[in-house]
Amino acid sequence: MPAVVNDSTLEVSALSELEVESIEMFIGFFKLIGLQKSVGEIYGLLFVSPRALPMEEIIDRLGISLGAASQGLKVLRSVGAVKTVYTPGDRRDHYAADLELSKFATAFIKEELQPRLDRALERIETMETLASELEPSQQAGAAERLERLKHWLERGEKMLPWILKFLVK
Amino acid sequence: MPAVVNDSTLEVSALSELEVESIEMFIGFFKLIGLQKSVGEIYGLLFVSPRALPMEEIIDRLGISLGAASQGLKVLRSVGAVKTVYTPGDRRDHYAADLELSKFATAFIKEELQPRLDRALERIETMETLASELEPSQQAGAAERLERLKHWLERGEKMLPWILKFLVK
DNA sequence: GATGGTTTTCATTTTTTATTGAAAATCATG
DNA sequence: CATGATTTTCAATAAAAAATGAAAACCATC
Repeated sequence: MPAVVNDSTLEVSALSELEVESIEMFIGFFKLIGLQKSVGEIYGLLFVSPRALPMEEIIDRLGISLGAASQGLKVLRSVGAVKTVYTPGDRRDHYAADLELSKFATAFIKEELQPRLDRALERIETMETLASELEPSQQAGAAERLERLKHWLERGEKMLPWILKFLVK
Repeated sequence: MPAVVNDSTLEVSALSELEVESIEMFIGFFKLIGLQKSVGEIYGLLFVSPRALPMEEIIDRLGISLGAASQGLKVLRSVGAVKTVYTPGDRRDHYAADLELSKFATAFIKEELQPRLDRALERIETMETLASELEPSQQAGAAERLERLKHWLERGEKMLPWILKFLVK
């Protein structure tokens, strides 16, 4: 019989109610902008943590895998939602939530919405050419639809900078 | 050898380039707001169609199943993106795209974003209570984070009506 | 520059989500 | 009001997305 208990069986403190609320909330928001559950979990935990946490602790407390934690933190760093904090006497990185919430919305708009609008406007150019090759009786209708779509997309594009400004202020 | 060819082998016209462009574009947009591929396909096809199409034709041209077509049309009708058109001499419903594009954004905001913001603000109430039960040294930090989050969410909520107005105008 | 703690990567597995199509329900028409 | 065409539903299946964890890479320290 072993006299020494293996480290991996060390008790890990369960999530507090506060942490669970935070995690659930951010899972919901993040899913909305296309980020997976594990990313929301990590940010939710860090958001209410009074200190920066090393990856190992994030893994243990959330019960997620090494890979999910590493990748989740990578995503969060890439949008500036999490930053690493230097901790004297510890080789590990420690991660803290950046509280500038607007970064999520900003990242979503710049990385998802804006490119898709741009791409759609390109497609409309193509479609306008294709529509002009339809039989004459159908050209007018197609042109009108494309015009409406283009108008609406351009309106959306004009709105984005305004939204960004409002969010960041 | 059968003298008569079975109906199910009837030639179905392939999608035109114009249709493909439209379909790809709407698949992209719809995915962004959480709607599945088949819904985007149906709307993309109807958007460039000069006439209303019966479900059977949608199924044949897109090569999707009966169930996907029925469910997709249901979703599109529920957000007002597609309407049924009466066609004399045909028992089948015929479906046409509603060209009021703002309906998608409106539906997304009202059905996804707004409820999630409301729910988040409720959660913050709960979290504020839970934070007040933390050990005193941690209360101030937690309170500040929650305050920031609340402030930001309220700002977002105030923005939504403005966005809606701008989109619908 | 070797060691070993830490992090990243990525092929595999699991989970989640979307699609299918047969059966049930609906519904206009004779 | 019975028939058969049309549409909806939903359990089963397929496809897509996310999570896992072992191996590779990295990197501070001795």
